[in-house]
Amino acid sequence: MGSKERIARLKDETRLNILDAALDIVKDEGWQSLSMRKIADKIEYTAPIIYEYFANKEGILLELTRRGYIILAGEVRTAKQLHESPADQLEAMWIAYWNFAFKYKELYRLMYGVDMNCCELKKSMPEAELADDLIYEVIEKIMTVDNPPEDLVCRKFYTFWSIIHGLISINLVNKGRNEEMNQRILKDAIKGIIKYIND
Amino acid sequence: MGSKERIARLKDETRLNILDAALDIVKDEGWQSLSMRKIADKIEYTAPIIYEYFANKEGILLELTRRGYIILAGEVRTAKQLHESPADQLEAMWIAYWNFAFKYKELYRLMYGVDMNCCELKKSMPEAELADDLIYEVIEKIMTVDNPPEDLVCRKFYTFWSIIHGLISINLVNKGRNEEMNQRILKDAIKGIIKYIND
DNA sequence: TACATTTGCTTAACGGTGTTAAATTATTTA
DNA sequence: TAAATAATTTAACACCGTTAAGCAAATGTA
Repeated sequence: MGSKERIARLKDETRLNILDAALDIVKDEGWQSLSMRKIADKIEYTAPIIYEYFANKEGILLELTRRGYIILAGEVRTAKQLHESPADQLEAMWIAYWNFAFKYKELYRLMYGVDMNCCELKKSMPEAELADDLIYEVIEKIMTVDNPPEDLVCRKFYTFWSIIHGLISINLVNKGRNEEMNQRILKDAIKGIIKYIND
Repeated sequence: MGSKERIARLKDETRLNILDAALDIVKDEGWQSLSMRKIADKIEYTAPIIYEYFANKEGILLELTRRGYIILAGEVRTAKQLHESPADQLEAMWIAYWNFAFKYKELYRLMYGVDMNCCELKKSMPEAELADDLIYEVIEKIMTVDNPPEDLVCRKFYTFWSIIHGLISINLVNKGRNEEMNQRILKDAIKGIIKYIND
């Protein structure tokens, strides 16, 4: 009977509806306030039927993560295809990566574990800049230019911070990896950027 | 009466106990499973007592964050003091930053919003490497060495990834900042690393 | 058509969460 | 000793993820 297929198609559709509803809620209210009951509300069912489509809440997150990786790969691939030389390709691919992160903020957060519990109040925390200021100061001293413009120092600082914070984050979420390689990347990067500071 | 001070001292002590208990729980079970009742259990009180010392759960997290920043600043400062030349200082300071992140993993996670909801299952997700592989491939092609050793390519890849992921993370948690500066940092970094790829 | 079975979905419930208000106990003051 | 105040707990609310039981409609079978 064809009705079997029709029903199967409907089931697939509600599966998609669940994922879409979840993403919608997250876009509006953030990952913290995503709940099974809210998803159920949005798809006009009650919470328990979600468990017919996903093992649990984590199952939904996992599927969204998976889709995120697939979208990302797609964008990186098309970026590559638009160029010929490997250098141009590489640049375009990383820019595609960057753009993906902001086009699909919520997915990126989920994929790479970037999330802030309490963000607003953290801006009014003077202690947050203590270490930054110390480093800032030294960067200024290193620069051979006299009175380097503020935004130049700022850019150098952010470049440093990005690479080190990035390396740390990757290690914190992926647990360990290769300790020796990390040290080499870290030291290489620091030396490299210090040299590049007066480019 | 001196008892006033004694009582005040006791109150300060339980305040510290609350913070310590929270951190202990997080060290053992992660941020996700930190609860007011667990903290209360650990300090041998009931949950509502905590609200005499902190406005709410976020208040506890905020105070721990604050302490994290203070510790970090301390470690960076002493690292600086151990060297004379600004270049040596800068290197030592970033290494201190790095070491802080791993010595106080939980605090770092809290301070910079690095947390993974579902980490174990994510390892067995082949889609997670689709984009990585594409980029890997191109990096290999760029390298002038014939048959570059695996771990060298890997290091280059991680260097790229770190700086871009770091920059993205910082922007995702700090919301925006300077869009134009970001683009410059991004492009500079990419160009710089591509050049540095064949150092 | 009449009955039995399966399916789709909901209601109810369990143990957990953050948080608040009321009740209770202990301590200090008069 | 009685009254007032402080310290602490119990009870409750609304929410959470999740599971089991119940119900009602659709389906299969005689």
